[in-house]
Amino acid sequence: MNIGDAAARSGLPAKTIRYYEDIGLVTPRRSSNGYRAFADSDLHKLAFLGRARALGFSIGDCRALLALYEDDSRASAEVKLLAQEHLARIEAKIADLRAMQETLTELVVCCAGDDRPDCPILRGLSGG
Amino acid sequence: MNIGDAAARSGLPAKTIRYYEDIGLVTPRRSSNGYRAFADSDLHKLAFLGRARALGFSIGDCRALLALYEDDSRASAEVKLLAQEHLARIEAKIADLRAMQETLTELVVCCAGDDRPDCPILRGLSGG
DNA sequence: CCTTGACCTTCCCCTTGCTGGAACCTCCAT
DNA sequence: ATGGAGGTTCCAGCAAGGGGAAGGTCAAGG
Repeated sequence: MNIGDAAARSGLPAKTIRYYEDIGLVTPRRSSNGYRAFADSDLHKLAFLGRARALGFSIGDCRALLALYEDDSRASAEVKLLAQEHLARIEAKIADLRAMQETLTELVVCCAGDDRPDCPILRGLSGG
Repeated sequence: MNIGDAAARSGLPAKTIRYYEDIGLVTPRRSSNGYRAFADSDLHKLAFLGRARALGFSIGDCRALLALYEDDSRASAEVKLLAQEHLARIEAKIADLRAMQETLTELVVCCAGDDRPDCPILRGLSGG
């Protein structure tokens, strides 16, 4: 299967798939014409990567998860630890964003939003 | 005032301040020895930028906000629109992260996390 | 007067995770 | 044979700076 079909079936852009090969996440065979030839196992990996990335795992995490996935003698504790650390990062990020949201909402509701120059948002940003 | 003091007073790293000058957000004068000489107005801008960045505004937004801040005849509606758009982006991001958090939490609570290889997290990622 | 150390300057490369484009090759249908 | 839709490589660039080298400057201490 060529890269276009692999892209369509995995849901990943062809560029992304080439990038993943570049950094060693997948290693499709090559046909005699130099085209990448994706086997089912490659497609499976790509789909795995797509789901892991969609859950926000970094490429480094994905590499580790893929290695664990392919290691039949892994301990699930290792996977769980990775996932828990990632979950903690997600929660921290949510907290940050919620703080921003709160502050920004306060400023926005105080702003008349008309054609006059007076603006509580700018006052807030300028340290008022 | 030299860049070190400007950094200490604005709370921004010196590197960041140089970068902001590079992209035209601040334009401190230069002393005869070539050192940047920050006036109070520069410091004020830096602090403004620090607060805007802390609220998650992009550099592009910051540039626009700074221009509005310095325009005495601005309409507050313009500022409010910018802020509301940013708020919407923040809320969308929170929603994304919460979706990830939910899925990931489900997987994590199902995983024994012991030394056995069976792992619902990996099963989930592999499309099970 | 000289040196030391802290500070400043510019410069360029590195990061994350791709994305776009140029130049070129290959395959299939007409 | 030719046109267009694939494929290939490599190069550049995005946000928003961070790290560190090579060198200039300044104030204090011996």
